[in-house]
Amino acid sequence: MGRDSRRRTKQLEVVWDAVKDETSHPTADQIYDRVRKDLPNISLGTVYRNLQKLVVEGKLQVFTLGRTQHFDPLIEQHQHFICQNCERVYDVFVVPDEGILSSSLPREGFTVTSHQLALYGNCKACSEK
Amino acid sequence: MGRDSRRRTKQLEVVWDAVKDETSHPTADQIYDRVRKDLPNISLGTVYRNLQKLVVEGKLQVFTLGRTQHFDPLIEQHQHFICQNCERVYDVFVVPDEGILSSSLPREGFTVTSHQLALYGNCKACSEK
DNA sequence: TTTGATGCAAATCATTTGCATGGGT
DNA sequence: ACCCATGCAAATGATTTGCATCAAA
Repeated sequence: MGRDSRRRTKQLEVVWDAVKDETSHPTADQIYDRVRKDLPNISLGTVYRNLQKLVVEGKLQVFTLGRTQHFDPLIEQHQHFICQNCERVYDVFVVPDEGILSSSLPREGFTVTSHQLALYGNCKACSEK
Repeated sequence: MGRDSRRRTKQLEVVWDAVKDETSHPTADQIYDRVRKDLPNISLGTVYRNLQKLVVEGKLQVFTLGRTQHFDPLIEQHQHFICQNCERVYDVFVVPDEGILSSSLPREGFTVTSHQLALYGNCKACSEK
């Protein structure tokens, strides 16, 4: 029971190659476009399934922006800065105040196990225009 | 030009009445269900349109959880604690460290104008079970 | 009367799923 | 040979939109 029978398929490999060094936080659709250059017959469903697999394996993080998922190979705890002008997402390394994350904050009886901080504003590229 | 011709309709009033004192962060669908008790013929589209209107007016805040919007009549700056067990959302008043929100943090040239912090964990009700 | 708001249905967008077939092991 | 993974298409869920009609002003 419970053995994790993982098959090494070409499509899983190609999906991973398409995101593993990516810092632009691509969506499933964007990854699909790239991956089709190598595997023209790959289906969008397979891309979704493999991305999901990579997330479960802990090789990828997902976060939702608006209604769309974005994938990030940076799995260390970090936050995101989202430019309200160009919609680009930047990784930010900030650890919110310990106090915020302690169990006492919301109310007694509540336990905080994780947190997510998003920063919104204007990025350098957009400010310079 | 540009005059804001707002009509006071029964459906807008009923939608507002259904959320104005709500602390449970209902979805459009949940609001639709409540509102139909007063106005059985109201359409889901109208509920969406009116919620949107209230958000634009600043009488309501929206935030997305998973793929679904939740509405909150608490418009003061605050954060949310989401119970990973029962999915309930609680309002939390925590101001993240000033340093985090300063413009210098992400990188030079970046300006932070707003932020959003979500806390995940187990709520009191679930912990006591 | 004017024209914004509504109800209804169809459209959209992102993602998931059922199923027959193909390919790792 | 097994049986997981794939491709394809249809299904799903949340939200939006087009349009004829209705009702505030």
